[in-house]
Order: sequence, then structure tokens, then C-alpha cells
Amino acid sequence: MPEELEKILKENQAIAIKINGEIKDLSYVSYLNGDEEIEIISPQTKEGLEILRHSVAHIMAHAVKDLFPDVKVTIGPAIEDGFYYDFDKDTPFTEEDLQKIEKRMHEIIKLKQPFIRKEISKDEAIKLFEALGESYKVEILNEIKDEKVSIYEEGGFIDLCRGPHIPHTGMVKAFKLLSVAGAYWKGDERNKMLQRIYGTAFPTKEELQDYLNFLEEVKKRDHRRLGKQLRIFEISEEVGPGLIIWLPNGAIIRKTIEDFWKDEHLKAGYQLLYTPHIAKLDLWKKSGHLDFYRENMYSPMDIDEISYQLKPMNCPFHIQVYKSELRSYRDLPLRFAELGTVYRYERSGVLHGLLRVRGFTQDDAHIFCTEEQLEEEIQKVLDFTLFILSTFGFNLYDIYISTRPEKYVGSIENWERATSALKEALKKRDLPYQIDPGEGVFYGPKIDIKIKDALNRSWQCSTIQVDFNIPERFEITYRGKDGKEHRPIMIHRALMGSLERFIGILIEHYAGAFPLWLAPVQVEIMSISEKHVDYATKIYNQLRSNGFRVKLNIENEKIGYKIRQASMNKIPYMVIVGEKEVEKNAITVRKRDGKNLELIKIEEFIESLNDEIINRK
RNA sequence: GCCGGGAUAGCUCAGCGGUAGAGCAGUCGAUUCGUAAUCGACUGGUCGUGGGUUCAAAUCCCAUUCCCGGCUCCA
Repeated sequence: MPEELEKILKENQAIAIKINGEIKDLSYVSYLNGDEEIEIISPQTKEGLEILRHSVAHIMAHAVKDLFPDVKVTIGPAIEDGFYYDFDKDTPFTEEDLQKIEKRMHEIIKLKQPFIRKEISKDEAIKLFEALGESYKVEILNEIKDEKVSIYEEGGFIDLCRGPHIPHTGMVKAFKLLSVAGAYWKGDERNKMLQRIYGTAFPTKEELQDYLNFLEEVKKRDHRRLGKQLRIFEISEEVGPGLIIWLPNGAIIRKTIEDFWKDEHLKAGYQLLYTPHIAKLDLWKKSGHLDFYRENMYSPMDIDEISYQLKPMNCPFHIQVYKSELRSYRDLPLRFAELGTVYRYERSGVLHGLLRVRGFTQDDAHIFCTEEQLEEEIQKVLDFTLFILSTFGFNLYDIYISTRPEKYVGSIENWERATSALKEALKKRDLPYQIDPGEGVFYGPKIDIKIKDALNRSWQCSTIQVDFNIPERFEITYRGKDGKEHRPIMIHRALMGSLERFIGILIEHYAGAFPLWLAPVQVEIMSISEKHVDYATKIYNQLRSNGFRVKLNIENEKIGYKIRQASMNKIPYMVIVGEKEVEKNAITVRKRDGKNLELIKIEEFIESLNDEIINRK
């Protein structure tokens, strides 16, 4: 064994080893003969962390079996931020159970029980787990094709597992059980509901603490909490679940975003539309929505004995706009944009603040173009999307191409042509992407862009979808150079996705502290005492007449109290006026973060505000 | 939709069989104040909704609506 390797092992920095590219238990070291390519896996690496967490999941299952012998174990993988294990238990785990399990886990860890790997035949394994009463493991075994399987034993607890694992339980330095939840066996809602325990583990206590702090930060930024605190939106039980009521502060934010969106769309060669919220049921039959989207649509309503349907999408209306005139190839591409409010049925358990609602406004557009124009149009949409997103400070993305789902319309050939157009456009823009197989919409493949927010969390907003099918269903055409009728291709796209979700994400991204151009109140004027009310009012009027959103606070309160109120409302600028300011005919500006106190002339302040707003800083 | 937890004043929450509470907010009064909470008084609740058990229910039981954490599904 190389000296360096021996040293690392001694210092307990290794938890697994890669031999000729294959991850193995550390115990494989004793079989090495020296000519293998090896790599030490420490818990700091992605692979190492996964092994650590998976091992902690085993230890948790061990603890659960010790405390609740009747419970059956199922599966327990490592996940993005930790691990979970699903158990079949008649009554759910309680908070107290979690504490007991943690305690038992600490005991197991202290014993430094080795993880021992054994390879046995599948039949042997089935017999073993049958004897242990672990029917879920037997079910898994029956689905495994290999003749040999591996099991791991640690302190008497045996689990079917591919491995690898940490050498012994004592290597777990920092873990915490986080929550309990119901989860279906194999993720299928027709199966039995199991009891899942979520937990996490890290190489060190500090890293665990950092993660717990992150969870706290996430809680603090929760848009539902901030939305209430900052009076941005409300969901009323009296109105109905998943239906958003924009309060004045939220309405201003939304209006500002809408204005920006419309202006930029006009600049980018789009034409703006408004279309109705309902349409005859027959329209939805023709579009294919009734066949392929029915479960998300509300029941139709009767008007003069004809069925009408609340719209779940805007596309059929935009098709009507296309059809309102004869189109020539000279007209294409045609770009129709609308902030279109749609209604979709969402199961009650999935609703979530602004992020998942039943009525929402898509920043929708449909581009009609020729086959030759398709790729360039997609590139333009990509550029436009990234411009809009970067305005809000989103500069990191994960891009996915979703391919044909099980339920689809149109020919496979068309699907493939559309998919390759999407790939080609991303390639030309040097944008790396991943494939999300089978996740396309029923009418075509799509590019989804997931943005990373200030906490590095991913959110799906933008979507660009090619559609060969709806143009066909509505038989829309254009007259080509050759004088013949041709069928245009349609691109559906939404950049922010929906205003509701996007603003929800913005609240969390900015932690409620909106940049000046979006802030509901941009400047709050506060007087030191009653003597300065007139001057404060004068400043207020001056700022207001210059188009700023200003609040005047001339209450009989101490300045400290007023500053506290404004800070809690996350107002970008506070203007403080007292004796000094009146005398010098100036103002003192305090930024939201408490820095940059300065006495300046009002004209100078107005100039800097305008600069900040125009540049959307 | 499924599993579990919850709903008490505008907000945050305590009370968990025996007369509905606190802080903040609001109103009124005093204070006239220089960078994150001045003091006092007052107001405010059919304890989510509907049934039931009990001498007595915010509290226990059942149903229901909505919310929360997950699962499944998604802009």
C-alpha cells in the first residue's frame, strides 16, 4: 500500500475508494496489488458525501428497527441535501420518536460498528429477508435481474444494498433528522403510504450548522410570510384557494413589471394582444386541449345553451388573431404577446402561495414562422429571455430540453424535427443543456430554463415550446413565394412563466427588499419633529411630482421609531429632515442598509434616483 | 387527491374541561425628540364552520373548509 494512502487512511479522511474508476468500500484496499488506478474518496467530494449520507440512512433504519421492531424497512437513498428512509409503520412517527431515534443513532455511532459487505445469491437473499419479515426487500429482490446481490451488515442490522458504505459508524460526525412525511411506496399514489423520515449529514459540525442556517434563511425569505408582512398579496379563504388578490403594494410591483415587459416586447418586434377568459367548448375540442389537458381544466358553463370553457391556455385565441387576415410569407415571423390570465385545476394539496396557484397570468407569446425561420426565432427568444431574466439579477441557469411524452399529438417525425431545432439553437448560443426525457407538453418539445436565485435555489420560469400540431388542427396557412399555401410553425413561449410565480420568486430572491425601480414605496420622508412638517411636506410634494412613489411620515414619533418602521417595510431610501436640513435647504438620505448617510440637495437626489431607476439597478 | 400536523384579536402567539389572555398594530392623550421600538389609557374575539359528549367545551369526539410539511402532479 502506498505510504501516502496509508497516511490518509490513518487520518480517517477517506470513506471510500475508487479503483479503476469504480467506487468501492474502503475495505477493498486490502485486495489491491499495486497496479490499479486508485482515487481516495473523502466526504468532501460529491460522491463521498453521498456515501456518508446513505450510510447515515442505514444507521437511522437500524435505530428505527431497534426502537420499533415491528416496522418494515423499504428504501433509503441519499438525496440532494441529505437522505431519507421510508418505513412501513401503522402509526406515523412523532417529533418525540425522532428525538429517540437520533439518540439511538448517536449510540450506534459511538460503537464504531463496521459496515460489512457480503455477496450472496439472490435466492439466499430472498430467504434471508423473508426470515427477517422484510417483505419490501423481498419485493425489490424479485425485481433484480442479477444472480448475485450484496448485503451490508452493521451492528447486527442487515440491509440489502449496492453500497458502498463508510468503513464504520464512528465516521459520522454530524447529522440531524429534520422531518417526517408520508410517501407512497415506489412513489405511486395507488400504493401504500409509508412513513418517511428526512435527515441530513455533513462531514463536519460546522457544515451541518451552515446548512441549518441556510434553512433558517429560506424560512425568513418565504414569500408567503414576506408577502403578508409587506402587504404584497393575499389569498382569502372566502375567495378560494389558489386565487391571488394583489394588494396595492403587490399591484404596483406587478404593474411595473408589466410595463417593462410590454415596452421590451414592442421593442423586440412583438404585437400586444388582449383575449377573452372564456371560449366555446368546441374551440378547446379543436385545439386538442379537451383530449389532452382535460384534467387541468374546469367544468364548462352554459351560456344560452352553448358550452363555454374557462381558458387554461392562450394559444387558441392567438391562432384566431393569426386567422383574422390572409397571411403571406412577407408577414412572417408574426409575434403575438399577451399577459394572458389562465385558470387551471390543481389538486388541493399542491397549492403553494404564489408559486402554485389556480389562476395565473402567463407572460405568453406565440410566434408564427416558416420552417426556415424557426431556428433563428428560437435564438432570438433565447437572447430575449436571458435579457429579461438578467434585469432581475438572474444570471445563472440550468437549461433542459423536454422530449415527447406518452400522451402526445402529431407525427413522430415532426417531434424529432422540432427537438433538433431546439438543440441546434442552444448549441449556436453555446448554452449547455440537459435532456429531460418524456417531459414535453402534449403538442411539442420544449426548452425550459431554470434560474438560480440569491440562495442558489433553482426555479423554473421560462419555457420555449415548438408546436407543429396546433397550426395543423386549425389549418392555418400563409401564402408562400411560390404562390402556394404553406403551414406556419408556432412557437409558444413564456419568459417569466407566470407573473404570480415570478413575483413569488422575486420576493424570495430579494428577501423582500425590492430594487428601487420595483419597490412599492421608493422613498419615505420623515420629519424630526413637528417644526419640520412643512419642509417635509414640501420635499414630499416635490418628489411626488417628479414621479416617485413617496410616503410622508410626519407622525409625532421619534426618528428612531420611524426609521425602524421604514426598515421593516424595506423601503429603499429614507429622507430625514430636521433643523439642519431646513437651514441648508437640503435633505439627509439614509439607504435601506443604514449606510451612506449624507446631506445633499434635493435636485441631486432626484438625479441619482432617476439614474438608478432607468438602469434598473 | 393521499399521509400527518394546524386554525384563538388586524399580525405573532399563550391558554388544552370551570368567567377568553399577552406583545405588536389601531384609537386617544402626554412628549417635540437626529438614525432600528417614548410613556399612559382605551378599543378590539360567536376561539375556522357545522354537529355531538358534558352541569360546563377554545379545550374531548365526528364531519367539513382552509392553511402548513411531504408524496403524487406542475407555469
